[in-house]
Amino acid sequence: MTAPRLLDVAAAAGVSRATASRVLAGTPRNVDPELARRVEEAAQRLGYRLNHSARALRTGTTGTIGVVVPSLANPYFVQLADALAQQVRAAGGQLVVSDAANDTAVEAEQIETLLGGRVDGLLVVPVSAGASGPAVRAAAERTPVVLFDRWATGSGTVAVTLDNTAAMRLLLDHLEGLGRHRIALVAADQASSSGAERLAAFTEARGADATTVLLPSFTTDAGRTAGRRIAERHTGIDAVVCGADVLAVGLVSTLQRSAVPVPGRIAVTGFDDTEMLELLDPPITSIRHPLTAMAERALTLLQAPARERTERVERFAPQLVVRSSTDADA
Amino acid sequence: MTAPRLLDVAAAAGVSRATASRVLAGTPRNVDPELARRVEEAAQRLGYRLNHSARALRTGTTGTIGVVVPSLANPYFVQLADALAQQVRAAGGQLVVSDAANDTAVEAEQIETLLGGRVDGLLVVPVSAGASGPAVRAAAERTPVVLFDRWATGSGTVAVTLDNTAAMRLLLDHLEGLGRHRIALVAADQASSSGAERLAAFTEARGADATTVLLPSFTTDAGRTAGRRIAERHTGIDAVVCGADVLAVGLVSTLQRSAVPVPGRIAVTGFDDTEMLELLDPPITSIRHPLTAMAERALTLLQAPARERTERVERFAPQLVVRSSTDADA
DNA sequence: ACTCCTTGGGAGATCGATCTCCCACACTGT
DNA sequence: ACAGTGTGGGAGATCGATCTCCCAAGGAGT
Repeated sequence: MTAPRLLDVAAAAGVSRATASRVLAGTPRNVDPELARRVEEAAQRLGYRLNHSARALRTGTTGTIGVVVPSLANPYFVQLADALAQQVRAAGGQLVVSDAANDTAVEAEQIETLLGGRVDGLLVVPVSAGASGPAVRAAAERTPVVLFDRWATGSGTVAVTLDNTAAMRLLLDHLEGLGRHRIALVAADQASSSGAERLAAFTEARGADATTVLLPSFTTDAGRTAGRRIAERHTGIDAVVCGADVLAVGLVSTLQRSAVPVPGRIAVTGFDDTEMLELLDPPITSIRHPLTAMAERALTLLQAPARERTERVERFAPQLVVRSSTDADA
Repeated sequence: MTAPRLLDVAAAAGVSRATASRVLAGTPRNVDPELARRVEEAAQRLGYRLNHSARALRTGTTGTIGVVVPSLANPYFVQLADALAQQVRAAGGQLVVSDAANDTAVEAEQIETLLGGRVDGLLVVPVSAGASGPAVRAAAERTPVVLFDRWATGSGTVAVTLDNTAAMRLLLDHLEGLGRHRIALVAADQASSSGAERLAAFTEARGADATTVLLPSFTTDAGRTAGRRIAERHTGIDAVVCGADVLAVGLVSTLQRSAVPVPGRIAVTGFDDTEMLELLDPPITSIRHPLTAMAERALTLLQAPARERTERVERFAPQLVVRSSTDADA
């Protein structure tokens, strides 16, 4: 009742382990078609399954890529992980997803866990632009690592991200084109590179005295807080750019409860274009990341020689997705 | 520059591989404290990392548990995976999460992938009560498998689920206690055991001619459809029980848009108690699963001898969480 | 007909950690 | 002082698949 090994298959087919391996692993070596057929048949009949640990030990590769995301509670990161999984699977691999619970200590632990020869490469969406650096650098010295969607200083490796500055410009141009000029930013999580870049791009474009509401984290609840604050204090505002979709969701629902019509009095935009946005009322204008292209690039870099992963940031072009939350003034 | 092996650590510490292994793997065998110290020190200094494949090959265990969930797009399953991850990590293991994209074919493929000696055991939240059975049974013949949150017929293994009938009773008693008697059910995904059980429990309690709105899938969008249908056709209704939180979210927003006050005219309940419910307006009454206890039980069963995993369903008691969506009539 | 290739296929080494012996030494009790 | 007991530690086998040789058979060329 013990699981059949390659040896058993070879014996059943009347060939050596080497030949059986050549057939089943698809090594580029010619094998007599008749023997190949016998091996295939024997494997099928015995219900043979490759022992993954043995192959990994011998070949030194696992066919598995790991990714550590800040939090799966944020649907954007679920979408991101999904895009990566698609690409990895298309390449015949497997993706293992870990959640860092928005905590650099947990993040370091997760990276450490994945490192023990379990993965061929690691993708990290760093929790913090500063504090995540050391753990990533340590990992990058032992395994190929590529940062994704966010960067971290001192990481020692390349980052594949969105061009947040261009994205902010797209949003502001869109709003200004609609005649909205008193624009506020609701930003969160300045510790992350994406949070910081979006804030910086906004203040650079609109001036340092433009209205900003800063929040600790990318959550729906934070969005509600922002909504309350804007409804009460910032009554002159006619548009709000949110630094993340989850913020926009909370914001819009709170504004509406406070009898502030969206987009009637205030136009609202999100950031990340998560799927839930289409289902809201009103659907929210947002920025779409070219996740497929980014995933493809990240995986290419992961498999490239180490010298192509020098510490730097590659930025991908964002795309504006217009929905009714920024309809022209009613 | 090649990674240090146990052999290198042993040599550096001046002991044999066996002793180094005893120290680093923590085998319950006495080792001279001085030698142990030298091994620890050498491992530290060389930056030694255990080769996971080698250990897995030798010991036949990987320390990894896999879980296949229907869809991570549903926040409930994210929460569920998180609860499992906590338990697994507490036991010193690692959890690998796979997404079946609500498709039994993908599900079978994911199970197959995880099976190749990569995991010590498998947890499955089956997509379908009927169609998921064969793939699960095939897996269960090769590795310990426990179903979680849903069951599947012909799976050949045990399922750890919620007592959906008791849950439905809790909801109905609560609503009736508030004087709401014209109750409709919005149900989805009858292919899943949870969807089917909730519908069955409702019709049994309320009679076969009670109003039900059946939808194909557990998504927010489906909830919106239901909302539209209820606002238009079922005007006599004073309460709606939704078979899942994501349905309730869509339903409530649509009802409100149609000028049907919640809970003013219609009380609404969800099912699964996902975190987002607290953040909505109004917060939605729901059923909480004892996920921690369920996760603990599932993992215990996974490690138990096969004979304890005979095909059956273990049901855990639900808990009613009351929020303002079922406030007393205004 | 004889050598030289080409090509299929097998024997054995190998990946790195753990486990199973078994030995050496020290200590106890009579 | 000697057998008996216990404890620390090492040599070698082992897990299962792959890789590196190397050999044998058959075909081509002169």
